[in-house]
Amino acid sequence: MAHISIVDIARLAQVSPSTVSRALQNHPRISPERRAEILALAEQLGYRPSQVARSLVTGQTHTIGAVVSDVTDPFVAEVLKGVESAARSAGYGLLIAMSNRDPAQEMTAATALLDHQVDGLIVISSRAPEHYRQLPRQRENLAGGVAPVVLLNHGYSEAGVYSVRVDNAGAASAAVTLLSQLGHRHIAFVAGPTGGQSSQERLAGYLQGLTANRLPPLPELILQGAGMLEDGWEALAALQAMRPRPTAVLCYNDLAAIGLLAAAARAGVNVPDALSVVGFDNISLSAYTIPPLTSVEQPKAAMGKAAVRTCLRALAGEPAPPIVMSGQIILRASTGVCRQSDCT
Amino acid sequence: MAHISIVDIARLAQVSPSTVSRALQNHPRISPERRAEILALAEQLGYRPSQVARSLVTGQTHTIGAVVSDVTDPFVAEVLKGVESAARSAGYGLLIAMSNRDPAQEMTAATALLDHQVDGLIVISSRAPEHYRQLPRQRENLAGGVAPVVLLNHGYSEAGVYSVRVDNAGAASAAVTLLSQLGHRHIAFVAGPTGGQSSQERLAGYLQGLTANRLPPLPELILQGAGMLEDGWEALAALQAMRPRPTAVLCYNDLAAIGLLAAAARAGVNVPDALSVVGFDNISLSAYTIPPLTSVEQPKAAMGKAAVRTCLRALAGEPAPPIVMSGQIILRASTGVCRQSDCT
DNA sequence: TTGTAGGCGTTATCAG
DNA sequence: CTGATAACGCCTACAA
Repeated sequence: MAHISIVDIARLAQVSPSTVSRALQNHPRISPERRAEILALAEQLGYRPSQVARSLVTGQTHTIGAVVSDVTDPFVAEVLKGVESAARSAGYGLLIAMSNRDPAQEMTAATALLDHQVDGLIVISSRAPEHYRQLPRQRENLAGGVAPVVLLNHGYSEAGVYSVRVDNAGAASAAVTLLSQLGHRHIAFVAGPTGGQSSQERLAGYLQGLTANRLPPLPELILQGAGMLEDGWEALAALQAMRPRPTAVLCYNDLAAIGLLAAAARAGVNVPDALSVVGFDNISLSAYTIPPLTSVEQPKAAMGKAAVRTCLRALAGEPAPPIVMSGQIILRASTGVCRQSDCT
Repeated sequence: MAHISIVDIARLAQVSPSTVSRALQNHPRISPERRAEILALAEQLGYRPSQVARSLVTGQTHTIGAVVSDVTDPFVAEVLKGVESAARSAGYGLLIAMSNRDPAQEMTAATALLDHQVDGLIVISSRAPEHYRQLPRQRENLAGGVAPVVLLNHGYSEAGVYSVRVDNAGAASAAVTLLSQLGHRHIAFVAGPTGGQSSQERLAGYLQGLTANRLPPLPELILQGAGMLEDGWEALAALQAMRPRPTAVLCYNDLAAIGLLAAAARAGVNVPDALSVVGFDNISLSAYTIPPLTSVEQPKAAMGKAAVRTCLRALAGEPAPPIVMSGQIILRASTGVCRQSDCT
């Protein structure tokens, strides 16, 4: 009697297993007293239904899978926190797998999750959304339908693929406008990982912001990066070598911005006096950098929760339109008016 | 024909389902050609075994659960990364649930995971290890055994409860010794969450370090905290108000240290000249703070992997002794020789 | 080496 | 409202 089951309860309650099953799932057609009696018995016996057996017949595992690039990235972690909370309060378990920012590993991870028969998939920062087109089609979940895929921060559109994202371009553009209004005319950009859609969108927004403010979009102002601490750190030297030297820089994310701040401090470059720095994501650490970092806030936990809602909606067969949230600039001390001679 | 199954393959291959089953799991007693033929067919049909059905009969879900205090904590995230990688490469899925640092939620989370029938549990930074004594006993997994619980950074000892941790006391003590050798005589401590075992151990190590270096362990030098950015931030004022004023401070973790660094910069307190700061965890950000933070490195990913190994070992019925890893001080610029008049 | 039959714990479809 | 009975997909004695 390893695990007490529904038939054990049935025996003790002098009823059939089906009755117990019905009592347990609040089935309408069962007499209140019977149900109460059975529920009490189950409670007292410490009965826990076998999700596995249930899944086998219902075709649903009540788990959703999350493919994340890297839990170690604060942005990802905060989104994941929202996902976990929403999933669990909806009675769903959360299975995670990491892609380490690699498209191939991303598919491996997704496949592993699908093999564990998650009901749906949430992908945080996909690098290979095209592949999901094939994946779920050949892998059907137990209910016989394809597992819905919710892309977070990716606008890929396809049947069975949903999306929740932030208006990256708009926010990046707004950040450039802010800098322009502070008098900056030479604004550099530390780009994100090539292949990431949010990278492209933020870059596009940066360029849009420049032209909107009548500033020339110069290719040499764009530095490569991958959204990591090191990228910002390394960007400083390049920034310093430019002529004219940029007085402001927008970073793909806060991590890069923090790396840049560290390099600036090390090199004796005063922020914001000699260089204004703007990040993106507004991770919690950004309020504690030196100086505190101006950043674009993304509703990270809300995005995670929205992704779960979208996923559950899709699972229920309800329409689940793409969600686009908007970023908001949080002004802190890393940005200031331009002090250089050639500023407006 | 929602999902292609073992009997579909059997029909097409003109064999019985059991033969297919055997071929799929590399059973010894099956002719090579049959196996090859079946494997090819399965491959070509895109067959994926139903983990659910398999679990129902084998009693194992091939998933392990992780209860984490908060994925947003960099230390936790890095450990989790190790856990995920080890779990997945062992063919295990990883189910996570957050406790938000609350003992009650921790048990809810653990229960949710156990309800999803994870084979084992890994708890990162437990606040209520006593409860696991009861939990797994009443909840047995499908195999009829209790699910092993691996406590990370907690030395609770009990049958069925395993542990992987770092020598917190030793490392904290070593950190104090380092500060003492730099000439500091008034060393404060920003404590971690009450209720966490690592908090207690680090505090104990701090006290041991003081006495080992013939410094008086004064209660007023110990500040409350919970291992978050705000705690370090708020600690500064208290530190400044002390007489004699401490010239060095050891923090429960890097997050608190980073908050302290921010507050110091804001208040014009030079680090390390006026105040030396030491963190704990050596999260990746700590190399990029201003100044870079001296910290106690913990082998975070390795601890995560060790936890998985321990869990699998327990699952296999093999002995899985407690693992204690050691920390190592990473010297950076946030610590320096004491410059005050009353230093040695 | 291969096939047959039974069962894992639950839900669901029928009758009663 | 309740009780048999048949799946769900797979594994595993046991038999051939």
